[in-house]
Amino acid sequence: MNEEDYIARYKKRNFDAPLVTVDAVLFTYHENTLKTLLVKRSAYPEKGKWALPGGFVSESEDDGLEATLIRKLKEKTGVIPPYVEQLYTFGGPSRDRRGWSITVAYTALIAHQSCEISIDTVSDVNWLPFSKVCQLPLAFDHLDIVNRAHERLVQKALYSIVPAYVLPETFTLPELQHVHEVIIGKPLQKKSFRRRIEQANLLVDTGEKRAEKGRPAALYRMREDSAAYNFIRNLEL
Amino acid sequence: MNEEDYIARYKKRNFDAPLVTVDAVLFTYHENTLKTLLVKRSAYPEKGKWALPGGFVSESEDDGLEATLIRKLKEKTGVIPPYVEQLYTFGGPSRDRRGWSITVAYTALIAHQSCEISIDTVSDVNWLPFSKVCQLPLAFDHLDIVNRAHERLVQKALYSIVPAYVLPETFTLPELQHVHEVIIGKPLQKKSFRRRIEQANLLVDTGEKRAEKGRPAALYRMREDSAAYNFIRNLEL
DNA sequence: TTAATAGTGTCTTTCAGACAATATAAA
DNA sequence: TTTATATTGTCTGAAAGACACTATTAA
Repeated sequence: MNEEDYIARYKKRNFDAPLVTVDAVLFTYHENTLKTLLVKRSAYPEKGKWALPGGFVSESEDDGLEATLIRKLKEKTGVIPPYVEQLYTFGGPSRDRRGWSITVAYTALIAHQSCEISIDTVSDVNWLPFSKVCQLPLAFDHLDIVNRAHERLVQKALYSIVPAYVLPETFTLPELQHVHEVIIGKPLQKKSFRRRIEQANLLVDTGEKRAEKGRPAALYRMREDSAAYNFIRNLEL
Repeated sequence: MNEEDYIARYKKRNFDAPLVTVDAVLFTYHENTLKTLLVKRSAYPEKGKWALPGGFVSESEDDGLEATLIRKLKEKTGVIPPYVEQLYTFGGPSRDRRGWSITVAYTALIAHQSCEISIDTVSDVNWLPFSKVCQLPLAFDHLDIVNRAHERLVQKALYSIVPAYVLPETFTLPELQHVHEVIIGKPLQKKSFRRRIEQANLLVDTGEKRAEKGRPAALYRMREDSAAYNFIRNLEL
């Protein structure tokens, strides 16, 4: 038998394959807190519990795992997040009652304003503060996933400006610093924070300013590829 | 219908699920070079090509994805590597001719001596120098996987002593430094390398020495949890 | 002017790079 | 002793921490 024959006769259904889903831990920043998007499950199993947005891979629709993720997130939020990164793959016989299952988990970041409208109208999709999420009885092993995503986000906050993606396209440095502080859970030195961003030339000054109270702050925009930049030295934890 | 009924009636076979495999990029250090374990494929598809050790998840045997990996590695090498870490999950419709497939890739490290005997006897399992592997026509997308594993290993070498797992349980500092240099592809400053390891107290002096030529070097052993330690500052690339 | 917030100056501390100097073995 | 390798001393430089200082707005 040659390879063509083998492929032609190969039937996937002859082998038992695990269920494959993709899930996202989508973070945003709103009202001075870090929030995560959760969906109330409307079907068995785990009906009624909060769960991460996600779903089954569609062999016909999806061109890859990230495509599945983006399709699912678009269904829930109406938009595609500007930052998506694969986190970890969880698998085992007992994480889903339907059988041996795998979920490929992603971390995604988005500005709250960019999906505010579409979310408000759907009561089973909700932004919950990260601190509350940890106490909720989430579906499946989604609490483990959320925690791992947060751990990784903390690391990113220590050596990159990836967290900037929870903000709108333009933002001020004090805003960005506060995002980092909320993620890390610890105040940072203004000077250290600004110095390294300036030295690595990661942001562009838009020339505009924004004032709330006090002196107006300069508005910046991320430079192309700044998300890929890693400082060689971490901030202190 | 309640949850029990739902689960009882749920038939996975009614849904098309991707094929799920687990693959390992197993590194070791031998003859002053970094090597990777490859297996010559004896069956379709990609028959005759070199591929990463791995295989399908077994729903009956495996308690998780890492369990699949360890089972497969034990089949090929006879031993369980002391360091195993999930790397990335690759998935898509065209990476395997049999259909939409996923592979959960792991990086693993092992001392060459600990699996030398079992490998030597099997001609279709082989340690190949990393530099050669990159030029071989590997099966599936395994070249991408190997390259990503190496990138990650380079990073680890810059901020941790994880690479120590390619050495036997006891080793000298010059040996460890050379491992790092081979991985990074650049010479390192003796002093910097030793200083940080000493300050973080990652190794235990066994009291023994080993001499080849010149002054004998002290033999060290990794301290418990040293693999989890990350320096806050990277070495220069 | 004062209150509030943004942004800077500058000294200290930490740790890696560079490289010379010393130590310990075998031949 | 010489050669080879291991190990340490120490100066320099880069970048973060600490914290006081100045700048810019509104009321």
